[in-house]
Amino acid sequence: MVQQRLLDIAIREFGLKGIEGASTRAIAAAAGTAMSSITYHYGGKEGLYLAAADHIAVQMGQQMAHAVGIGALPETPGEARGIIHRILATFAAKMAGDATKDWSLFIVREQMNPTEAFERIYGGPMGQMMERLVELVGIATGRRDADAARVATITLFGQVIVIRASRASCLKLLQRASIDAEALSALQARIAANTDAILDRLIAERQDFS
Amino acid sequence: MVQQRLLDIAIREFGLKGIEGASTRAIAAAAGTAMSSITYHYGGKEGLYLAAADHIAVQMGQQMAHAVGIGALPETPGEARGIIHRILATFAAKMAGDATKDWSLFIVREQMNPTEAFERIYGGPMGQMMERLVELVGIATGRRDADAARVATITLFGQVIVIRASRASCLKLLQRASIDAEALSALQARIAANTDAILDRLIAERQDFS
DNA sequence: GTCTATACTACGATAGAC
DNA sequence: GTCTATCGTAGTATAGAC
Repeated sequence: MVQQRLLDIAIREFGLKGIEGASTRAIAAAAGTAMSSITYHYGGKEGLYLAAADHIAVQMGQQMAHAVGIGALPETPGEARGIIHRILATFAAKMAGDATKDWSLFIVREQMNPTEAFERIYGGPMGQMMERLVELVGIATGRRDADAARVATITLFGQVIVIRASRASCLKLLQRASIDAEALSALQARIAANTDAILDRLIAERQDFS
Repeated sequence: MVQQRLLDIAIREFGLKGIEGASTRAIAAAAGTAMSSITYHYGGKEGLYLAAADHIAVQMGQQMAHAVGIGALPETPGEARGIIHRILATFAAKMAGDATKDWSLFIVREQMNPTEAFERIYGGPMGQMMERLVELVGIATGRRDADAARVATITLFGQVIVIRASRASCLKLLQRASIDAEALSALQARIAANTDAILDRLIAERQDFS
């Protein structure tokens, strides 16, 4: 389908060059269609940009839905911890793989310089995942202090997105040419162990206060 | 100085739009000079791009030099741990502040899509900081296993760069409009506690093997 | 060193053929 | 729904005045 190709290429081009820097002509040519079809389908460059953001949100939702879970929240700290591990391991695998490469730069640009497109992405599966993590951290650590869970969630998340946002540095540190299965396993194991250590520390901090 | 303004604006524009998407005309106009002065000073667009990368490397080196330290490596695990804390806290403050905003997107783009410019940045202060962290983690945990220290360094680093690379998500999670002093303190405290927990876990893992 | 002038290519938007 | 044609603007590079 033409529209599918158009969106995939738009995500890549907008990610690389931003909404101003990208060229609708180049996007249309790469998709094998005329530039005016962008006007027809999306009303223009800005419409295509927002449609690309929506497309990212849909893909992310599909890929993370199973790991994040949609049912009720777990009741025991152990269950919550297990789901945290599952979300982070799944997300790490996505960050390591090639499938998320194109939309990562798109999202990072929006993270640093948010437009309406960020609301569309965060308002969907991304925000759900983040808020879910906050709740799970709260349950896993028995904390009623939501702010502490929010700060901790940021650092847990950081351990995973560094795989993508600092890809070249990671490869230098790992002395590899790509994040292969072995490197991914090592990272996932480290993230899991770190997460346990951090959650245990949060529980210990809670007991210090009481 | 004209060249200084030119480089600062080039970093911002190249960061936002990439080398292809950015316009030398717009960069020159914003710097208050003619476009042909870019040709004169840097030979063209590509030369300006590489000069911008070098400029980032110089700035980063200046800002991180004191925290990273230049002397001999510490000999005790406790000293090493203290320096790790100092580096991460300083880097977190830089990531939270506005001064690093412009070159962050430039670097992230290079991280995801490296060119010669990445070698110039990583070959300088950035690589030094990362390799230094690896050595410090090794000393702090008493590990002779360098690969484990490298993987751990990536996750430690991720806790800090998330402040910049996922800025908008962090603000959503913290329910704030900006990373103010209070939020930065909370993040630094969390990162420090997490780092201690992670290093302790690495020490415990080492003892499991012996 | 910094400027203007110019040559040539590419940009987004739009109108209209089919 | 997809195409071509065209308009006005903006892109890089380069030559040359001062």
